[in-house]
Amino acid sequence: MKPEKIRTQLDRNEWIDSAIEALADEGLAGMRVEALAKRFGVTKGSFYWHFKDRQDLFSAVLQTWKEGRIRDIDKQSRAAPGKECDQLLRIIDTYSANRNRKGISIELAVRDWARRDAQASAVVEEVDTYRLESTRKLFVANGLSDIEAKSRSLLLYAYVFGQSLMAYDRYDPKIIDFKRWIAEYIIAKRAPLTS
Amino acid sequence: MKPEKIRTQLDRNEWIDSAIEALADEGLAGMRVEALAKRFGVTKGSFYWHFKDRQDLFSAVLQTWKEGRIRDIDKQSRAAPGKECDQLLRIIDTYSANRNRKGISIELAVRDWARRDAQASAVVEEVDTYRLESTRKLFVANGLSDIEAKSRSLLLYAYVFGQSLMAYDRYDPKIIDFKRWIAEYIIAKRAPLTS
DNA sequence: CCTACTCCATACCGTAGAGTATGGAGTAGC
DNA sequence: GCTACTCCATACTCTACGGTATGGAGTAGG
Repeated sequence: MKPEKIRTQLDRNEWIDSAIEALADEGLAGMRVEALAKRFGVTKGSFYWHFKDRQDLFSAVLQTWKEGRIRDIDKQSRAAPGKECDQLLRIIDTYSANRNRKGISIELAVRDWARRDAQASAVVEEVDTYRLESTRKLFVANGLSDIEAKSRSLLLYAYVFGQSLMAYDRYDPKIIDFKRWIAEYIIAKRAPLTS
Repeated sequence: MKPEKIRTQLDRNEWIDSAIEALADEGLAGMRVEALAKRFGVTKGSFYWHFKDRQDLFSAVLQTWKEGRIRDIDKQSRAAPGKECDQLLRIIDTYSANRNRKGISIELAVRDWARRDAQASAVVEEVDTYRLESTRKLFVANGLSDIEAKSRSLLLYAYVFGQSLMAYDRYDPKIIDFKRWIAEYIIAKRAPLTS
């Protein structure tokens, strides 16, 4: 019935996806109407058909990002009983890996955005709360007390985000070993302190 | 000889300081020539007397920031023997504290800047290397192995920077306790792992 | 066919901001 | 008191971008 269109009609979601690409590459300043239109080879006349204004796009981007994050978190938090450690390690690895560069770029761009925009800030807060709660449960299932589980959740996410905005390439070639050590240190059950 | 001038002549450093203020408040996009001029009640004619162009200001801002950071790190790393733990705790506290909001804002703005600018990236890399090396020595003086000292240094700074871009206010009112727990966990001498 | 609707192009306005050219007020040196 | 230098104002150009108004090509339905 519907033959594949050569020149696909654009819909809202394609604009949003493209905007998220631009956000990852150039930050908030990259989400310009005309710049996005150029990516599709159209003019902004198209944009203003699908969106009321630029703010409308911003809200849609934040909403789309939030929903995607929450889906990912839900997926990540499904751990087989007894396998919580593996799951936590996998989460750290996800945010540290090179294969997830784009996701991390978006993450950092949204967070920078959130520092000056209340709407973005609210979305980040939702996502962070959801993430912290998710890993908290994993730590609890792993036998930690509530306060310690919450603390470690905060440490885990602060570490992965912070690590992604540091420049440590020149620090030591064995960074990979340090990352491994840190991941295990954050997750490990440990004996009481000696001091 | 020199009576205090009512309308002080502007020099390069005042422009740079003001630009850093703008950078903290509005990010890279805040360092606009005319916007900065308005802060002083002058026009951009003055700016282009002191700077070749906008890029000239950017370079100067990065240089000034780098030198300031290195001075701070040198100051922080002077610990009385046996007091290394206190010094490490103080460092974490410095980056977590509300009284240092401005410094943290600059830190994050420069790091966001560094993601798209090679010059900024190089400066951040220098500063990070210097910081990591500084705390590494403190950990070594505290009796840790080299690999563990390097790992903990990375964890420490990644944590403080990451924590400053998360939104955890709604997570739990006892955040202060979690931060305390984390700081001690990062620094603490500990017994071997149980697992 | 005719109509109505969808999606985009074109042309336009207004504003912001980088950079330049030039002049002019003030000051220092001689 | 003349000159030269420093520092800034004014006025201009050029570009980029947000937003609007309008028309027009294509398509679906009757």
